[in-house]
Amino acid sequence: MSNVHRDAHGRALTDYPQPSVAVDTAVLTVFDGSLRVLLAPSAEGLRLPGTFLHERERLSEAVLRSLRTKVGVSGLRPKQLQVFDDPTRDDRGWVLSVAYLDVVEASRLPVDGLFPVDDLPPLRYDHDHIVAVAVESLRAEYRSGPDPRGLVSPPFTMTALRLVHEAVLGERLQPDTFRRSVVPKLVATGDVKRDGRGRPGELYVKA
Amino acid sequence: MSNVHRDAHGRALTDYPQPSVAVDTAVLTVFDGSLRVLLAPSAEGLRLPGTFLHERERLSEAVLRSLRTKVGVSGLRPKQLQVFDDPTRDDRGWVLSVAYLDVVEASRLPVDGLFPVDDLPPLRYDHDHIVAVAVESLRAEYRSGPDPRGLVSPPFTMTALRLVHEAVLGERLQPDTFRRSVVPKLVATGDVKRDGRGRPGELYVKA
DNA sequence: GGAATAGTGTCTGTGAGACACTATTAG
DNA sequence: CTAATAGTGTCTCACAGACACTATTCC
Repeated sequence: MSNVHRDAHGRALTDYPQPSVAVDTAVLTVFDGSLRVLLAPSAEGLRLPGTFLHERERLSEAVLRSLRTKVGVSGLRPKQLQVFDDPTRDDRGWVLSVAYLDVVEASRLPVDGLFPVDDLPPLRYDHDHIVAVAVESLRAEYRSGPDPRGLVSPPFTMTALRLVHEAVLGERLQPDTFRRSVVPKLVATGDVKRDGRGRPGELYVKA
Repeated sequence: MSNVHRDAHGRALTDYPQPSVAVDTAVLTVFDGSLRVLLAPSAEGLRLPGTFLHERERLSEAVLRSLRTKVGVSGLRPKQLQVFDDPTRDDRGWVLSVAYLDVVEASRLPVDGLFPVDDLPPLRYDHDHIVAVAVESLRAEYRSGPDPRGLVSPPFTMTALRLVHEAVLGERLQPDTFRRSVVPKLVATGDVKRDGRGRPGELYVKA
């Protein structure tokens, strides 16, 4: 006797072939003025941190677990990108990879694992493709408002905020246009930052 | 002796637990002036057409196969939405579902399977959630340009085009504003459509 | 002519983008 | 003072939105 549910063809779930399912995460950050991705060494070259899914585990849980155990980082808000399903993408067998994006402050990441996204070394599997999708997704987020992923610790000056946006987007922004586009979504603390020459900048936090 | 690849822990791929993987597709169309989704009967109520993945099959292939065999429709351009991974979403066991959106002209679909997306009956699993995500995705597509999914067969009048956009978006559009927003992306054929009272409308095709 | 449908002229408001200007600090 | 950085005034351009008008057809 069995509790296994059988479908209209009399087949149980496990009568269908089951792929291995992995999660692979592009951890992006801004370091030294440029957008970078965290890569991990593996037997056959660099790769994104990832893991196979555990039994009945949520995908986002697997992402956080893999970041914790493989790179010693507590991830924040994994965002699902898409499934990569090329049957030949992994030479070990039939493996689907669910790609994720997460964003972590550079200070919490190992510096020697950070590579500029515009100048990547060769990666295992289709991980270069995952990085490209993750970068485009993050850039879209940063076009929609001020520092949506919290890469700048508040309170921050307008210049600090703009420099992070420039690093993420990979392009220069006009200071005046940028200011006017974000000011309505910020609140001034009233304090100023004096740390060198020139007029001190006002400090803001997100509204 | 074995050709099976083993990882750093000495485990083969199949030593990791493997979920069942299904695809479920929201087939959307415009019928009778409203946006509708194609539902299929099942033992326990209505559901989206879907299937389990076959061995080494591409997800988009599984989508097209399920539409062919379950509802007798040749799908067009399946677009991947996201993975639904709640471990309790399927009472038969551990099943991941990759949700897809496809769009098909209503004339090629069985009329009695079409349900307005704003007034859905109860659905199996989390399929109501998939429909909501699919509808939002399609609406975003239709906000970006004229009939990106080809629901109107060319050549078409401006009014026919606008009515389809209104049905997809679920809201009325101003005829003049709509015209000016799409005309740069269309080319006039020079022909006109005379089919009733009033000034005949010019016929367009997509640029 | 009148009703119906198609299409345009034009005004308003909004917002991006850019240039030039003013403001406040260190040295 | 000068150099450097922060912030604003203001002009232009493009475009969404809306109202009112003109245009072409059927009856």
